[in-house]
Amino acid sequence: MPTHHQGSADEVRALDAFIKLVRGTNSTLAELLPPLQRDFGLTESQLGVLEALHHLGPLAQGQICQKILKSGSNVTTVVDNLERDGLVRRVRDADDRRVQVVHLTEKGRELIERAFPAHAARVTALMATLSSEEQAELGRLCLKLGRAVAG
Amino acid sequence: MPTHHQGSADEVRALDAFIKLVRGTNSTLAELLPPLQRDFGLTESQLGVLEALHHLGPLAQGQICQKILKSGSNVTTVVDNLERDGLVRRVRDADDRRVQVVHLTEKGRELIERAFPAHAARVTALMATLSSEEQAELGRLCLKLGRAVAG
DNA sequence: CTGATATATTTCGACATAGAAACATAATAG
DNA sequence: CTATTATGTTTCTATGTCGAAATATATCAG
Repeated sequence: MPTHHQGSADEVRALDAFIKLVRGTNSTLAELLPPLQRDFGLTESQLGVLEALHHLGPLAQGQICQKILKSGSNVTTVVDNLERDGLVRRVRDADDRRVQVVHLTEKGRELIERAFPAHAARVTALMATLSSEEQAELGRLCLKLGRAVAG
Repeated sequence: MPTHHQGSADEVRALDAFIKLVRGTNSTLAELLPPLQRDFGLTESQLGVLEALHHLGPLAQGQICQKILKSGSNVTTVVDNLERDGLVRRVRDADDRRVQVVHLTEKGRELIERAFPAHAARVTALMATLSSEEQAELGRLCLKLGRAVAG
């Protein structure tokens, strides 16, 4: 990725790796998200919320925030849309009435049980571009990078 | 990333690598974009458009689409906002009047010449979490993954 | 030249996303 | 017990993002 900017060798290398990281991620998502939308009517965030609820059981919205690493206002919006579609319902917590506990509905459970395996199969097929050693190395490098920031 | 889903070893490995890829990318962007907004008032897409114009000179919107890998309607929106802020201007092409050629303004040029080096320095500092060999390997793996999809 | 087709951009509608401010409810200090 | 502070959620405003439909202009067939 040549740039106009006059950078050191360190900068050129870092920018090159960074751009490939962002573009590679975007390319994979561009491949995975349209089928998710077409086959199940779900966005990435909606899938994340449903999967978390399916895996962990009912969660407060604040807990969902932490799981999917998005802002509180965003979780409100995503849960609004899931609730409108009948996939989850909000239950006001009796002990702490500030809290909305989000539950999967039967419809939501049925959907995530179909959608997740299909999505996982697509991810697997796509990642098969890389050998298992390469996949492990990619994961290791991304985790290291992410931890340097967030952890 | 343990999941409820009962998957093969291949699936578990692929999903693990994929989730780390997406989260690592999101974490780095979450670190880089707020300073870009606070210091220069720019979003990622706005930076991309200004950098492309600075590097390549005036471009038709369709060419910008290809450079930043976004949809045409999105480029319209981003250029709208840049134009409103006085950073670019649209010039109707005389030969093909369907085409809008986007030019940097003096204000836009001055801004990108300050913003890009600052951004590049932040990217470099963040990527320094990884050794230069690791950065190169990360870039290689992401490029391979991206090409399997888009190429 | 005219009608059909192709291309560049815009508009529209829906969703994601963040941050700031508002709001409701807890929890704590005094 | 009341005032203050903290916390969980929502609302509001601004952007990005896409796809589909609309619009403007070009191009091409005949």
